[in-house]
Amino acid sequence: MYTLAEENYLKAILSISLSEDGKVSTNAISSETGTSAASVSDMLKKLQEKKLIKYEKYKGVELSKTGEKKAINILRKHRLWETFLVNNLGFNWGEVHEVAEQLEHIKSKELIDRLDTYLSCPKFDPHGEPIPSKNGKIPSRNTIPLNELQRKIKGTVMGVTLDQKAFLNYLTQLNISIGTKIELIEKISFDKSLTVKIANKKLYISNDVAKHLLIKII
Amino acid sequence: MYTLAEENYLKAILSISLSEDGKVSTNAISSETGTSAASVSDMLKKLQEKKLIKYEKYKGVELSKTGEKKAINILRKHRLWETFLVNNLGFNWGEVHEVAEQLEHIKSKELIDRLDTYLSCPKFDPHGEPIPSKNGKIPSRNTIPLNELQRKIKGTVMGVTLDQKAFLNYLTQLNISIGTKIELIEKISFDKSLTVKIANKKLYISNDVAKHLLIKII
DNA sequence: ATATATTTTTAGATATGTCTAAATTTATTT
DNA sequence: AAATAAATTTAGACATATCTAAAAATATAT
Repeated sequence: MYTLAEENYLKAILSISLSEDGKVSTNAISSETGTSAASVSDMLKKLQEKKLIKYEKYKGVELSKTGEKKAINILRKHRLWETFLVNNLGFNWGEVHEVAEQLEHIKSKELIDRLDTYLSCPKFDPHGEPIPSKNGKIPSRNTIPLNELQRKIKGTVMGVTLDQKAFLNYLTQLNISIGTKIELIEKISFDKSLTVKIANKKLYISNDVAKHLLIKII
Repeated sequence: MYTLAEENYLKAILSISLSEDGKVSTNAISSETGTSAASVSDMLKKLQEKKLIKYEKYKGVELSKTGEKKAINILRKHRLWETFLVNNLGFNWGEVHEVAEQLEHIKSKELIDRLDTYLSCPKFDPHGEPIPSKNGKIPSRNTIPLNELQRKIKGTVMGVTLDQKAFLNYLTQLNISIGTKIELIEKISFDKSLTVKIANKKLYISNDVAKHLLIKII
């Protein structure tokens, strides 16, 4: 059985691994978890002893098979709970992250599989993020970030890659959600901002927003 | 915000208070929580400082208004989650306790009220235990334990007062569940065991089982 | 390639929650 | 009412997970 802290470190390492390649640095984990680099260093030693990570001093870290399995399982739990919170309890997508951060640590062989069944084995969560399957496979999406879309191309919003209240609430304000149709009108090279068309209205979108919006080309 | 340990102590103190009157002793808490009396003593000091209990050294303890409110809220969460696990996820009533012990500590203003609504505001959990309302009221049942029933009196099983796997599974084996009609045939004074009639079949029930079965007289 | 900056680790402290063993207080018995 | 038993508290230790400050290793720049 793993402690809460251990699970959170594994999750952080997985999360960083998924967005950049190569080994994960102590500092990266430190900022992901909001703990000091010293604490991270301590914990890495413990995780190493438990064979959850492959770690060499000063050389960064990667998950072991066991560690990855465990981390993916936490991600699965997180996303299934988010789905439950939004689809069944009527939360809106910006409110669920904190609660799911707690629910993902509930330990029960049965619970999560029953929840999965109850939700009809969803492949994607309310943010469009893929939900790992029971055996640890992560479904792929065939999407690209909005900022990589080309001019005059039309697509559908399939997901977001940032789970922050301020961001999600801003999207709600812009009337953007999963399934929204979007066309890229213009890219400003100076600040990488975009002009897009949504429901026949022109809309300005900054690069910071665009890079976290996943689009499937129609 | 309260820690997991604090919440568990409050819950234990409430649980003991509900089944016996007067102040709660250190030893009673010790056996309820499975921690040493020394640890209990330590924790009582902390809970006292936080004004969650009224405590005088060597004199036992009772919950303060704040402490009781908090403890009842945990009980509410526990029983709502048990209801969800049984009614929606299809767990059987002997399996849910451990999972609910974890879920009861999830912190969210919104979550439990939404869950309550989702479950249609149930008044009793799958074991027949009353679920405290949002404002902390505990519904009453008008029931008596089976061992206090009189000869030839008929009643309906409304609940159980022991949340232990072995007990609940044994009830399942005896075909006893919430709603089962039961008639008391005979009381053996020597060992306080009972003979009852269920679905026109005679059945032997020990005092240990009978005292945890809540009956409403028809 | 040497100096400087950055990153990472170690050392030492702190808070929480637990334990056992010993001391103290309260309750019970004779 | 004194002796004994039981319950409770204190003292001292330990594990986990964190921190800051200092040391060590690695990376970067001149």
